[in-house]
This record gives sequence, C-alpha cells and structure tokens, in this order.
Amino acid sequence: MVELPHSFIFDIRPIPPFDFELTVRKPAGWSLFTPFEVYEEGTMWTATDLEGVLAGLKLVSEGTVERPGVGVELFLEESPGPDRLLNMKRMLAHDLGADYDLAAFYHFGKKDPILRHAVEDLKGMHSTSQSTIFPDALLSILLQMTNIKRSSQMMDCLLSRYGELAKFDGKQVFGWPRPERVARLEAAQMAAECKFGYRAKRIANLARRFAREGFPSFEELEKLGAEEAKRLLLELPGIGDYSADIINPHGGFPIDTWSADVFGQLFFGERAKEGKKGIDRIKKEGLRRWGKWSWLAFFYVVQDLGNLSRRLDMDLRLV
DNA sequence: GCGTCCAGGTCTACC
DNA sequence: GGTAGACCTGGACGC
Repeated sequence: MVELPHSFIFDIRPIPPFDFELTVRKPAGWSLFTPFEVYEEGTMWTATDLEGVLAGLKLVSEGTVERPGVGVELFLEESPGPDRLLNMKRMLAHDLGADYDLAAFYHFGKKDPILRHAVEDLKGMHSTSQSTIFPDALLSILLQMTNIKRSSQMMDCLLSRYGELAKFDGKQVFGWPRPERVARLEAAQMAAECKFGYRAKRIANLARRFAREGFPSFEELEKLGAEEAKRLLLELPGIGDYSADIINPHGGFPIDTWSADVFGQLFFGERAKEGKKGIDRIKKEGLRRWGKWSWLAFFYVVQDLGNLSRRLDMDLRLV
C-alpha cells in the first residue's frame, strides 16, 4: 500500500462540450483509469500514473456540458517541484481529453447516418487515456480469446495482486502494476495465481520488454505518424493488429469477433460471417467510411449501442 | 455429472 | 506472404 499524503487542489477547464459524467463513467462500463476506482454522487476517486509516479485523484464536476469545469485534488507520495506539478496538471488534462476539441468530429458525424445518432446521444463524451500505454497493453492481452466476464476476473486479479494500492482521502484504490514489478514475476506464478493461461507468458514478456527497453508514452506516440506508432506497437510481444488498434493514439478500427457482429449489422445488415475474412471486410468498410475519425466513430458507436438499437431498429446487444 | 465446444487474438511452423 | 493449428480456462450446452 502506498500512502499519498501530499495533496494539491486545482481546476481543469475542458474545451466544451465536455460531459463529466459520460467522460469519467463511459456508458459501456469502461473504466477511466482503473476498474477499482470509486464513484459516489458525482465524485470520482481513482489512481493513475503521472510523470512516472502513482497519483491518487479526486475529481468532481464544476460546471455544465457547455461551460465545463473539473475540480481536481491530486494526491502524491512526495511533493513535486513547481515545474513537475505544472506538467502533471497538463498531463491529467490531456488524459481526461479536456484539451481535445470535438467540433470537427461532430461536424463530420452529424452528416453520417449512423454517427449522427451517437454524437447526439453522447454529446460531450471525451475519449480518455493514460500517460503510459502499459495498462492498455495489459488489458488488450487479457481481452484475447475469452469472454468479457473472464477478462474482468483476470484484470481484477492482476491489479489486486500485483498493482499498487493507493491510499488517499479516506479511500483505497488499486492502480495498474508497473512493468518493473511484473517483470520480476514468473509467468508460471501468474498463471497459477490469476488463471491467465497462455496469456501469462505474453504478460511477462511484455513487462520485461518495457522494463528493459522502455517504450514511448501515449503523448510521444501521438507525435509520431499513425503508421510509425502502429509499427512500434506491433513490435511489442503479445500485441497484434487488434491490440495495436486499441492502443494506438492515432486510432484504428479495432474490430474483434464481438464488434464484428455489431458493425456487420450496421454496415451490411447482417452479423459477421467467414471468420477473419469477415472481420477484414468490416474493418475495411469502417476505415473507408470514417477515415481519420474511425477510432472516435468506433468509440461513440460502442458506447451508444442501447440507444442505437432503438433508433435503428436493430439488435446490437452483445451476443 | 460428464464431455465437448468455444470465446472481444497472437504466434509459429510450414508451404 | 499466406495460412492452419496451438494455446489456458471456465461457462454454456447437450446428453
């Protein structure tokens, strides 16, 4: 357990529209930073990595969708210098998507027969990220070849056994483990303790690669070209085409066997067929339709399946 | 109760 | 370069 006694209070002024509730608690149940974060009556307590250290966060909405504000209390183990604190504030705003202007995407989306519903339903929902891509890479490995229930079980075990427990503001929140910690573990140990199966070796190899050589941060990947970022991601052990598209900040169209059913219906009026060929066909169509907006389009559609099912008279539920 | 199948991919050997 | 087969585990399903 890591006590975080030093706290710093400040505000973030997101680019509107910014819906706090939709952004920190995605409709599809995606976590903001960790599955162990706590949300009570408009306040979120969570933990993430900022500037290479564990940060506890208390986030509260201080505005409206059109005039947004986020009140932040940042908890740290040690007090940082002023420059470092300033950079942490900037990184957090970036991680919350508060510095991203959705206007151009909404302009595009309103003309699309599918997206126009999603951008109307979820106005102000921002895509969020973490400074290091290690958690997303771990998550993508735990999503491989299993159902969502078992993925959640494996993820909970990973964080509760090997993650960092942040103690702050009367709360305790597990954050994602650091590569150095996982790199010291044997794959067989993780497989036995968390039932990762063959994924244990992939997680161990991934952590050792991060611990040994490091890897560009999310922001550094953003500064690279989309193809270069994906090429680097594909060099990571356990990361293939699907996982790289999930992680890549330039966005791709991360179609798996489940989302292939959803987008198969939306694009072609039928669930996916022909296995991988069907997935390739749907992915191609998504990239053709939505181009540089493919990731945001994917994100908005996946978060809005309930509403889209009613609006388009389709059964887009998970099967 | 038991056997079989398969799920929100990736890697490797083989052609 | 493309492609089949292996890979952990546990829940669903049929019998």
